[in-house]
Amino acid sequence: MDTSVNLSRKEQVIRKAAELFREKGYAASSMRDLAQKLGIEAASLYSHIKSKEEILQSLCFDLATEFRKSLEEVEKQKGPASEKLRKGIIGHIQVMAKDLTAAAVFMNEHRHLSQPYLRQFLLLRINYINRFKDIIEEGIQTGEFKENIDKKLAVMTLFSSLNWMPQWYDPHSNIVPQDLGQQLSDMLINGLKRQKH
Amino acid sequence: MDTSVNLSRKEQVIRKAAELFREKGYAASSMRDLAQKLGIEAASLYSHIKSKEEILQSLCFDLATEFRKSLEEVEKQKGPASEKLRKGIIGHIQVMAKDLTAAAVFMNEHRHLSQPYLRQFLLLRINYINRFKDIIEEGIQTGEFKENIDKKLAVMTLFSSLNWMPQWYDPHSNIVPQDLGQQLSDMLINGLKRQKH
DNA sequence: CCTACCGATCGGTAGG
DNA sequence: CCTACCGATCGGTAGG
Repeated sequence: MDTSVNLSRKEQVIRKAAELFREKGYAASSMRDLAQKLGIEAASLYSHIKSKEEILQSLCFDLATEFRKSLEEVEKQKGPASEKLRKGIIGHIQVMAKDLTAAAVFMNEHRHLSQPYLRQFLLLRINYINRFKDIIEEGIQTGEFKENIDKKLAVMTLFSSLNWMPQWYDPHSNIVPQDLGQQLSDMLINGLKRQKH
Repeated sequence: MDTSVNLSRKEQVIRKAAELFREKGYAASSMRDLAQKLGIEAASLYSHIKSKEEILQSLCFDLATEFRKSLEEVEKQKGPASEKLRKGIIGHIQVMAKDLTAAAVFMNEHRHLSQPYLRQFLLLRINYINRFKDIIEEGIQTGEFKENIDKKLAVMTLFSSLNWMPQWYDPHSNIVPQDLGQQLSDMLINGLKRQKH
């Protein structure tokens, strides 16, 4: 009844907050700033949300859930590790691209979560990363990937690239998320160097 | 007379501030927090520094200068583009590794600079990135690199990986910055995939 | 969703 | 480097 097109007032508050947190950072964003963006008084925000941090929590955990779901789809599939890795990368990028603002907040502001939320968030993240590490490990086992690569470095490089995307990706550019994921995968898997022939 | 071993009080203040800014973020760090870390009263900080932002300014611009100097050394040298790229990457990592705390602040907190400092900082950064882009361009021209790579994507991936390093690199690990740079270069240039033979 | 307001904390200054 | 203090702003509540 009340989805995507017709955002509830609470969802509107959260979306505007995401924009604000992205621009100024969570700590530097005041509830008065947020209220102004919505055209209401600061005190009125509290009829929709319990606290400033509640907004951050829903932004971070909602996206974490989407990332997890995307990866689970990929893990179900058969096929070579390089293909799984490619699909995992594309999935991750698609989730981010659906809401780049939320993705930027997820990335840069999660550390302002208080306990126990912060702990819980970091556990979800390490789990997600480890599942990508497993895919790389699988590729090494099957001989698709070099046996001497540093798995930790590989996976950190991958996530650095992925997570930095909200900072430079232009959603109005002509490159679509899926192609971006394809190209990024190709670069990580095959490298910059021209292949011998 | 008064270098590295014997930090001036001002340098001590800036170092402690860097630790604090890294942990909590610039906006969430109060001058009272900083004073406490130094064992003095908040008001006393102002005999050493002019303002909170002055600290951020010196952290950001000092490191920017070191990055620029490192890249200039590399640009002077002859040799294939892949070699220049490798040396540029190692240089960048070495600069960061010399002070990971400052590097993390440089990366994550520069946006809290006020104008005109922010503008100036961003200009330095875009210039630095473009010079890496030129090296990649050179590699494409000479046929070392694939002709169909997306230069912007390549350079963004590179800097994502580089700049995210302060978040996960453990200075007590047995891998030295130079080796890390070597491995990262190899991964970007040659990719994860096992080479045919 | 508003008015009116709270105690806490902020960056910074005066004057020593 | 300290005491004493400033005006501004913070997240949030009471009561309608």
